[in-house]
Order: sequence, then structure tokens, then C-alpha cells
Amino acid sequence: MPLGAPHERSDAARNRERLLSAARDLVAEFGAEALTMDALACKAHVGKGTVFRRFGSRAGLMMTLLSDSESEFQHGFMFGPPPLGPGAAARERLIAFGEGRIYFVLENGELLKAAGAATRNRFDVPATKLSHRHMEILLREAGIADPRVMAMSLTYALDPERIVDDVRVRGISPTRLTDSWRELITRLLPAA
Amino acid sequence: MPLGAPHERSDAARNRERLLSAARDLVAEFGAEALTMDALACKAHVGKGTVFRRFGSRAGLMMTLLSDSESEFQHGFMFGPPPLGPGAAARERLIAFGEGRIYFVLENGELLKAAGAATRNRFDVPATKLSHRHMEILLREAGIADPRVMAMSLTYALDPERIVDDVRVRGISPTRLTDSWRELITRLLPAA
DNA sequence: ATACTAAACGGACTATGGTCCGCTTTCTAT
DNA sequence: ATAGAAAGCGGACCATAGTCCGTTTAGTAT
Repeated sequence: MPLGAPHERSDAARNRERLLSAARDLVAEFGAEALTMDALACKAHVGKGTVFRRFGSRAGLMMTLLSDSESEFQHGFMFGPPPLGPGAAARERLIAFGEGRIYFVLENGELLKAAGAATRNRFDVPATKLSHRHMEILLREAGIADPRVMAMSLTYALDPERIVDDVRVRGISPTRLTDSWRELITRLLPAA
Repeated sequence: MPLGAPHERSDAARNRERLLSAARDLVAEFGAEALTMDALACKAHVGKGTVFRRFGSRAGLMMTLLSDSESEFQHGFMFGPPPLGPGAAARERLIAFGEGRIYFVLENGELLKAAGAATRNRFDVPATKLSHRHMEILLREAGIADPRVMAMSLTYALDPERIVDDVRVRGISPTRLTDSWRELITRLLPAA
């Protein structure tokens, strides 16, 4: 709700609530993958145009649905206690960040995959962009030559599709993922 | 063409040629992204069902279109001269592999993106799978604790979508990509 | 040459994300 | 209270990947 925004009309607010509620129900019952925009419009007793006016796209809807748990995770690495939050060395923070992200993805994987799948470049997902910035800063702090590009490599290494498929399709345990992430960061960044 | 395969019927062969030729024309003229299965069927004077019978899916078509340059690249890292091919240390081979892959992707990016976009997990693209195996072997040779998982991280770091978008959308030069890849591998693998 | 079979064909049909635009509702200024 | 404007609404419509199935055709056995 931007400050200068003109008051949201009451019918718009009502429909937004209806849609969010219906969407959460559908996701809870059938999973995010199975959610279709038609079904959502129907269940919320709203026209299809309204769904798209509200959320822009399927990806936009998924991002909205994500925003709560997303904010929580973001808060953790930006303001929370070390090693995830500020106060620890970049290396430790990156390790903790990757581990946190892996578990975050495993909890919200369907939504994240759905959010990323529909976007042209998955980078349009704000959560992804913020993660990237965060890693970029830590990598710079740790003396990486091109933190922006390296952060992109690591971002893709933590791609929701990759993590979810590793665990659910290829049978890799979450522990193996976090261990490998730790090895990656440990070798990548010189010990303090 | 598997050995025991029953002879391919002449009409099937004729239609395959027509389709491949039409597809190459369309890609050359409008780009891979713009190719629709309807347009292809129409241009090849063939029913839509035939297109799908031949290639299974849009991704399948793209993979078929890719197979030539793909084989060439594969041959390079499996049988070619070092440092890309066998004969060099794992570290050097991985660096060369990443660089080669980056340029390969930049040349065939549209097809690769199109091939990956339509697949459930982009891992179904055979080129990707083979790259993964190759990296896994080199990582094992270099003493990485969990080569399979680490190879997956690196595979995603070289994702076609990532590379193409870095260069075309985010304005990263190919050189920056290869430099960063070199830094990544150099730090990741202990010097010989 | 004929009949038979399995493969191949083609295009109508479905599913789904997304757009468009004429109609309706809410808010605001008077 | 009223009128006008701006925002919102809804569902018909479009594009496109992929499926289905009745019909056709190439090869084969006789």
C-alpha cells in the first residue's frame, strides 16, 4: 500500500480478500501446481478479468501468496541474529543463508516453482532478486572479484526447481544439499 | 535409429524431412521462440498430430534441432584435445568446459531455452544430463565430497536461461562470465 | 494382385494463461 | 441528492501446447 496511492475501492478490497482466501483454499487442497486461474475465478465468484487485474499473472498470484513466509525469511537474514543475520563473517553468513534458503524452498517449493515458471526470467521474482543482492554483498565483503556474477551463479545453484527436483525427483536428502552447499562456500571463500 | 527398429515407413521419413526443413527455416527467419507448432505443421503441409508424433513435444523438436551442434560440443569435451578433452587436470578441464559451454549456450541459446522451458525439469534435456555427468566425473577426480550434488549446483550455474539473460538482459559480457567461472572453479578445486 | 495389419496421418478438440472492452459500481465534487 | 469521472468488473475471446480417434496408407504375407 504505497502512501500516495488513491484509496482502494471497497469492491476491489472485497474481491482481493475473496481471491486470496479462495487461492489459499485451492492450494491447500490441491497444491499450487494444480491451481488454474479459471478455477480460482470461479471459486471466488469473480470474473477472470478481475483475477488478472489483481495479480497480473499466475506468477504474480503465487508471489502474493508467498509474501508472508518470504518476508519472514528475508527478515531473518537482514536483521536476525548471526550467523544468518549481521554480525558473523561473510563466509558463515553465506553458509547459513544457503541452508536457510534450502529449507525455505523445501517448505514453499511449489509456490516458488509456480512463481518462477510463469515469469520470463525467474529473476522477476522479488524474493530471488533480494537473495541475489544479499549474496552479492556478502561475496564482495569476502573478496570475490566479480560479486554480481558470482552471486548469479550461486542464485541459480539454489534455484527452487533444482532444489525441489533434487529432493523429490532425484532422491537427494536435504542434508546432502546443505552439506554440499557448505563445502562449496567453504572452498570458495578463504578462511577468515 | 536403433538397430532393431522396424524400417521407418517412407511417408514418415518424408514428413520428418519436411518438418525439419520447415523448422529450420522458421527458426532462421523468426527465431526459435517465435516458432509455434501450428505454424510448423502448416508450413510443412502436415497435420498437427504428425508434428507431435514425430517430436513428442516442442522441447523434443528443439532438442532434435540442437543435436548437431550439441554432438560437436560433446565430442570436444569427451574426445578432443586438452584442456577441454582428456589429458589435462580436472581443474583445467572444468574451467575449459565451463568456458566452452558458455559460448555454446550463447550460440544456441534460443534453442536451448526453448528446449528447457517446455520440459518438466530442464534435466530432461539430454545435453544437460551429459554435461552433468561429465562434471560429476571431473569433480570426483578432484576430490569433491559429493560430486553428484556439486555437479548439479554447477549445472544450474551454467543454465542456458541464466547465461542468455546475463548477457542479453543484464548486460554482462561473455568475458565476465568466463572469468567468474574460472574464479569459481579455481577456488573450488585445490591446485594440483 | 489381394487382403491384411500396423503404423502413420490430420485436424477437430481440450486445457489454460492471458487480453479486451462494453457495462457497472464506487467515490467525489457540487 | 446528483452527476460525472475514474476505477473496477466479468466473461467472451485469443493463442498455443498437447490429445484423441476415425481414416488412410505403406509394407507384407499369400
